[in-house]
Order: sequence, then structure tokens, then C-alpha cells
Amino acid sequence: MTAGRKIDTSRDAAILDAALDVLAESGYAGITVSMVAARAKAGKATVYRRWTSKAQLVLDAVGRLNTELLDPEGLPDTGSLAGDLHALAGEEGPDEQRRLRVMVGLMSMLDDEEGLADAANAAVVEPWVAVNRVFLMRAVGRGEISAATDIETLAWVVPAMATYRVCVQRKPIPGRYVASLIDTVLLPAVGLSATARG
Amino acid sequence: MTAGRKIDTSRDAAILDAALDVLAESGYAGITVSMVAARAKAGKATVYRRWTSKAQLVLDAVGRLNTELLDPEGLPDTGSLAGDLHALAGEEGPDEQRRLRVMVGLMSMLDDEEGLADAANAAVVEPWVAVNRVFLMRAVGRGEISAATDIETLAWVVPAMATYRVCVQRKPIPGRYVASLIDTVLLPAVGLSATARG
Amino acid sequence: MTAGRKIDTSRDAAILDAALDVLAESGYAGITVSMVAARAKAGKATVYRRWTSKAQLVLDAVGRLNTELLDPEGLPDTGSLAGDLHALAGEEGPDEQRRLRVMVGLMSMLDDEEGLADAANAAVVEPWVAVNRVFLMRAVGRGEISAATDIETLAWVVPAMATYRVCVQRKPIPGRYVASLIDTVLLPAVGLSATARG
Amino acid sequence: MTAGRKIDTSRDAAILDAALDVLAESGYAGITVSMVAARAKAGKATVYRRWTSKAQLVLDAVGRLNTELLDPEGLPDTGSLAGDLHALAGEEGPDEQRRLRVMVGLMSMLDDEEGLADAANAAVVEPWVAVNRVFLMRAVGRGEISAATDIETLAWVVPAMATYRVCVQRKPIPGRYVASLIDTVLLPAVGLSATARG
DNA sequence: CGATAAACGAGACGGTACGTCGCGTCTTCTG
DNA sequence: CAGAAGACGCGACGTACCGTCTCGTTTATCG
Repeated sequence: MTAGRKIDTSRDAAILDAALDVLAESGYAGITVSMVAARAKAGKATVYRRWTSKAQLVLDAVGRLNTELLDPEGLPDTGSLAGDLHALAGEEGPDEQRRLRVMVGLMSMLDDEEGLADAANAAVVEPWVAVNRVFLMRAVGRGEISAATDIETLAWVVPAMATYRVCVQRKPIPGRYVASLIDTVLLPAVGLSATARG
Repeated sequence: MTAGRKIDTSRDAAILDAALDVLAESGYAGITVSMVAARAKAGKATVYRRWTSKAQLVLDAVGRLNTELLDPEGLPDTGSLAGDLHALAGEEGPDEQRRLRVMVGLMSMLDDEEGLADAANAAVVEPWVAVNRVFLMRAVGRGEISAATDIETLAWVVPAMATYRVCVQRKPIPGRYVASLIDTVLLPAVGLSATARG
Repeated sequence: MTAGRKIDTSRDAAILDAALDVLAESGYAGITVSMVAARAKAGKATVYRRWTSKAQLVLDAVGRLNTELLDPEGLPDTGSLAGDLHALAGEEGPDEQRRLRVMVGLMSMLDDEEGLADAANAAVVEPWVAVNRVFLMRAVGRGEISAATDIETLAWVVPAMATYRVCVQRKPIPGRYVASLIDTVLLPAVGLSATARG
Repeated sequence: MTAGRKIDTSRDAAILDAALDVLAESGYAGITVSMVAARAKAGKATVYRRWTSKAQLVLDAVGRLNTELLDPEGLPDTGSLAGDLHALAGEEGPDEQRRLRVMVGLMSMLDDEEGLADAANAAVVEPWVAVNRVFLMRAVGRGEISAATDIETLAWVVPAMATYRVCVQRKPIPGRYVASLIDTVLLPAVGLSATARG
């Protein structure tokens, strides 16, 4: 019964992409909703019809970025924990540099609203943790590591340190960095030698 | 070239303390320079004479908070790495709750200005890392752990994970949390059993 | 290139009126743009979108006040110069007290910006001078006064003295004051007796 | 009995002169107490030890300017009202241009404090009025003009119009302007022809 | 196919914090 | 102790951005 024009869902992507561009250039504090709208050739009302605040918009943008990156489908399965971890660490998307710059800008918004921090965490880092969790459980299943291993804690080690480096220290993550964390911290912590990878 | 009135350095402390109060109550976004100045019974000009922006002020306040906390003098020396680490982890100042709430509010400002992130990192987390570095070097000296240990990386493990928990996950750090990181991640990673502590 | 929301011209009047209220109560120095905006239930940006400074705003407000007051239409025409002048002097609008208080506050702003004084003069006193000019020219036309009369100068006599009294001496203008200037100064200066009025 | 350094009265003149310089350059609103003090190579406290506010300082400066100009001693006495008036009008001090620019800046301060307008009026214009009053009373004494003349009002005519021109219209007063007011307005208003001057 | 109702780009709106600057006072040091 | 220098508490200035609302235009669905 209700007539009227439908929401043009193609605008969503344009706005999110504009938000990521601006976020990568200026960080969260440097963003203006007007800037994002202008770059997407959209009006501010079109933005606020979709997201209730600047924080929600940016969060959604960043979340989408990471969800694309760490697709739970098609995880590598090399037969050893070290192999799995390094296989994933070796994958770098083509937009890796932009992704890093975007994450740098993420921290600035987390106290804007109640519950936003949880959402940000879930969207940005949790996928990576989930993958590690899978790898660790497989290793337990294979008997490669102890069944008493504190998977919950250890799955967070590498994502936490990498994110910390990017977000707080503001340093880039060179290709070898994640691999070095795996070898230096994670594998020893579960009782494996770094050289054990096949 | 007579001097004129000197900067009243006692105002610095009053303003920094007011900033920490407000930061703990409302977070960085909830702070107003006018609020901080009013609580310190100072004028805004007195604040801006000392710090060039709200971000610089808050950073300095937080930095001082942590520097006081982790005094390099009088580090515990229990004779074992596990003992040293747990001795430090067990110390909780009376202001621990305020310190945590303050750090939660810190992230919002890091992209406000060039170089601010570095300064924040140095002021807030680096002291803790430095202490861990000392503990690890002592352990190497004692032959407790391998001389090949990557001290630089491992000294960051616990501070990075704890800070990450507070700043990104926005969860409090219960008394046992740091101890559990030490036992689950750090000690195994250097080849020690968690039960090795005296 | 569609337009966007139009300037709401009804806000202009509300803001100008609020400015006059505040000006009458507190004088120019006592005005705050925030006060004016708040009284008009407007934001400061809405004020600054229309006027570039506090001075421009107040000037416009005062100008409008006087333009309304001295409508060039419907001037009295009694047949004699004295009659015309006194007819106008006798008219006091209901807002006369506010108008005087407003003019008292006007002087404080005239050197704020280049050209502001000219504009203020044109808006506030010139209308009154224009009316006197008409009266004097009529009198010349009737042969009531000499064709050699220096109309330009004489039209300014009473407005200048009255404005001077209000703005510099800060005394109110009692009902008889203007009439007394007409009789004591202007009419004798054009060669007419004060008693000549019909 | 009171020891200590005496107030250095020579600083007064330096400060007043600096105030007039700055006032002539920038008008009252453009003045800063710090600017005046700096130009006089004085400290702000030295200024505030002598005058209670910026307004009082400027008022005093302007007042002194005019008091010097219109010294009640040595008034011309030519034997006719027209002669007296024109003799005075012909005198122009060497600093006439500065004096005019200073008066232009005067209006801006009159509503800063209660009673300041009266003081300003007394200091700046009243001396001139007093002189005119003397001239008019002499003329009454000589029988040159009617004893019924409203001296109080007429003594103000030329000062009011000249000051108004300078302060409100912001136009300079050319050499002939005051003379023309005398001939066109004042002399006719007291029943004398402009050509009556000796 | 024409009416209509909602979404669109644009940008003005009421608010509020920013960082600057001036006032009049207070403090330090020099002569 | 007066004076130069300048920091102090206070508060207004004019700017910028938030999230909302109002324009006039475009576009999809309903009658």
C-alpha cells in the first residue's frame, strides 16, 4: 500500500567507501560527516537515514573491511598449527596499506557510545581470533598440543599484539612481523618449537 | 630584560589532576577544557599557556599517572623471573580503578596530532615494558632462560595484551588477569613452566 | 545544482528584535552574541551566517528601528514650517523609550569596522534629516523663508543636537526638548519667529 | 615616615601620550591596555595604579587634550559676538588632525561605566561651551543681543554640531566648517546677520 | 499512464566546544 | 617600595561540527 521511492542500496557502498577513504587520510577525529557525504556525492540526510551517528557509520565501514579480509570459508589446512598460522599470516590483501591506516583511525571513537567498543571489537579483531581458535582446536584434536591449552587466551595473543602495534604504537606491520610473533610468542607458549613448521 | 611573573608550577599539578578526574568520569570525548579549568579553579588561558591542545593536556596527565605508578626504583627482585613478574603484578595502587578508567578514555585522542601516538605510547606503556625488559635480562643473566630469547618482543607481550583489553575491549583487568597472562603466555613462551615460581 | 534549504528569513526579524531588546537593556558593551542568539532561540551560526560581526548585527537592528519610525510617506503638511516641524516632533511612537535606550548603546561600536560609521549615520539620523529637508524646501517654495537658506546645514541642526544629547550627554529627550530646539534655534536661524506657528 | 620610592609622575604624561597615539591610530575598540603600556615602556600595573580602567585612562587623555586647547585664559575679546566667535574658530592648534582622530575614537567607551558619559562630556565639549557662554553673556551685556536669549541652549549649538560631525558622521572639520556654522546657524538664531562681524 | 509518496543532493537550523584574546589583578624580580 | 614584565581568573569572540529539518527534484510503485 505504501508507495514511494525505495532506499537506493547502492548508496550504502559508496558512502562506506568514502568513509574509509577519509578515515585512512585523516583518522577518526579528522572526519566530518559532511566530508564523507560530499565525497560520496550524497547528502547528510542520506547518511543519517542509514546510520544513527558518525561512530556507527565508521564502525560499519571498518567492520566490513575486516569481514571481507578474514573470510571463515576457505581457511588453509596444512596439517600443522605452525603451517596453518603462517599460511594465514602470509596472505596480504591488496588493500593492506589502506586497511592499516583505517585501523589506526579506529581507536578514536570507542567511547562515544555505550556498547560501541564491543561492536568494534567484534567486527575488527574477533574474526581473526576466531580463525586462530579454529587452528588451535584442530591442533588439540590432532594431539599436536596439550588438551589443557588455554585456547581462549592464546587465540588472542597475536591479534592483540598486532592490533596494539598498529593502533597504539602507530607502526606499520611489516610482512615478517606477524610471522615473528607466531614463532617467538605463540608457538613457544603452546609448547611447540618455532622450527616445527613444515 | 627583567623577567616578569613566573609560571606558577603548582597550577600544572592542579590542572592535570582535574583533567584526570574529569577523564575518569566522562572519557576523552566528554571532557571540556572549560570543565577542566573550572575544576582546577584556573582560566582557560592558563591551560593553553601550558598545553597547545586538549589532546596534549590529557596525554600529559595520563603520562604522569603511569610514571608515578611504575617507579624504576625499588623493583622487586625475588630471584626468579616468575617471582619478579608476579610480584609486580600483585601490586595494585589505591588509584588502580581510576587509572583503568583513565586509560579507557585515552584512545580517543591519538590521531589528533602528529607524533601524539608515539608520546602516548612512551608515557603510558613503555614504563611497564621497561620493567619487564629488566626482569628478562636478569633471567638471562642468571641462566634461567636462553640467551637467545627475543627480549624486545617478549617484554611487550603482557603490557600489549593488558592494554589492548582495557583500551579496545573495554573490559576491566581483574586482579588475576595479568597473573594469568604471565602464566599462560609469557612464561611458557620463554620455556618456563607456570608452576616454576617460588 | 539544486539549491538546498533556503535561508529562513523569518529568523532575521527574530534575531534583530532580540538584539534590540538586549541592546536596550544592557548597551552595546553588555551584549553577547550568545545572549542574542539564545533570546531569539537561534544558534550562533545562524547569526553569523547573516552578519559578519556583532557590530554589523547591532547596526542593522538599529537601522531597521529608525527606518520604521520615520516613514517618508504620510509626512504632516500643515502649511507652515513651524507647524510641520512641531507636528513631527509631537509624534512619539509607543516604542520611543526603547528607541532612545537603543541609540544610547549605539555609539560604542562605530570604530569597529571600516565604513560602519557611515552606515550607522545613514540608518539612524539621515531619515530625520531627510524629513527636515523636505519641510525646509516646502517653506522655500511657499516663500516662507529665503531661497538663499542653507538647507543642507539647517536640516541637520535639530537631529544633530538631539542625537548629541542622547549619545554623548546621555540625557533623555523630554517631550518638550525637540520643540524647544525648533523654537530656540532652527526657526530663528531661518528668520522666523518661534511664535509664528499656526 | 613612609619610606619607599615615590610615584614617578613623569610616567603619567608618557602613558597619556601613548594612549592618544594608539587611540588616533586604532580607535577605542582597537586599543589594548597592554599596547598603551608597551608603547609608553610601562607595565600594566603602572597604568592601573593611576587609572581604574581603560575607559578612565582614555577619558583622561582626551580631556587633557581639550583642556590644553581651550584655555579659559586669554579669550579673544573683539567687541562683537561674531568677532569673538570667529576669532576662536580661526585658532587651530598644530595637533588638530590628531585631536580629530582622537575624538573619533571617543564615543566607543561611553557606556562602559556609570557616569562616564558625564565626565567625558565635561572634559571634551564643556570647555568649548563655556567659552561660548562667556561670549554670549558679553553680547547680552553689550546689548548686542536680546537679554531674553536662551544662552544655555545656544552655547551648545556649534559644539554639538561639530562634535556630532566628527564623532557620528566621522567627517573631518575643514577650516571653514565651524565658521559656517556660526554664520548659518548661531548668529541668525540670536538675531544677528552673519555679515555683522567686524 | 498519471498521481503520489518517499528518497535523494543540498544546505540551513539549534546547539556546543574549540582555541584566541582582552580585561583588570597579582606576583616576581630589578633599580 | 615603585616600576617593567608578564602570568593569573574570567569570559566573549568567531569558527567548526554534530545530528535534525526543510527545500526542490527524482524515481519507483499504485490506482
